[in-house]
Amino acid sequence: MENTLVGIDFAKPSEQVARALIGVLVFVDGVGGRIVETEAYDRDDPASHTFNGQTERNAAMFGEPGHAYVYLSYGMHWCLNFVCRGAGHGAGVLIRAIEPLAGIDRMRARRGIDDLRQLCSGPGKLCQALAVNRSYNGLSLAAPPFELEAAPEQVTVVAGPRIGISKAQETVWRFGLKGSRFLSKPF
DNA sequence: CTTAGGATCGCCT
DNA sequence: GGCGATCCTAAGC
Repeated sequence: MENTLVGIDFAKPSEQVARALIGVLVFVDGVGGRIVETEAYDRDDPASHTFNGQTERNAAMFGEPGHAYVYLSYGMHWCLNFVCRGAGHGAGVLIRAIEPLAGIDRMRARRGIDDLRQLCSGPGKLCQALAVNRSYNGLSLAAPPFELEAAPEQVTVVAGPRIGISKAQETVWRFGLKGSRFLSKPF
């Protein structure tokens, strides 16, 4: 049970963890909210950074489950993943959208906009709002600056195809909080 | 509401 | 040298 955090066993397959993370609260230095959208990535998954084996960039995904994998997307946006499996496996969950709950003033300042629905409705947006960057890569989710709290209430999860990928588009590994107004795109 | 293009650069072939 | 697990703006229907 040492891989368990907020009741989720991060050693399980990424699609199970991705589904279980919907509704969980995540904070970075006290700024954050409720996870409303995730995507699973795994080894043997053509869309995953780990598909072609371990490199310097993706090393965190081959490390301890329950840690962060942060990478730079399109040369300008940071993206946050939670590592799954472990023991050299190479799996993770991309955090795609958060419902802002804490530190909203700081989110607005960092994003340069006011619209609550635009603050964290995308993987690059939420990293800008929570000030996540390369220096968070490999950090444990069980210790500051990260803080996770179990979902305060029961949630209904919906699933669909992943977004923004060119390979394995048929795989239904995108999960979301049903009816949420804070998704990057509707399901 | 849907689509198209540009910004911008680290990573891998 | 080509290509993204993205975002924003503008234009079309």
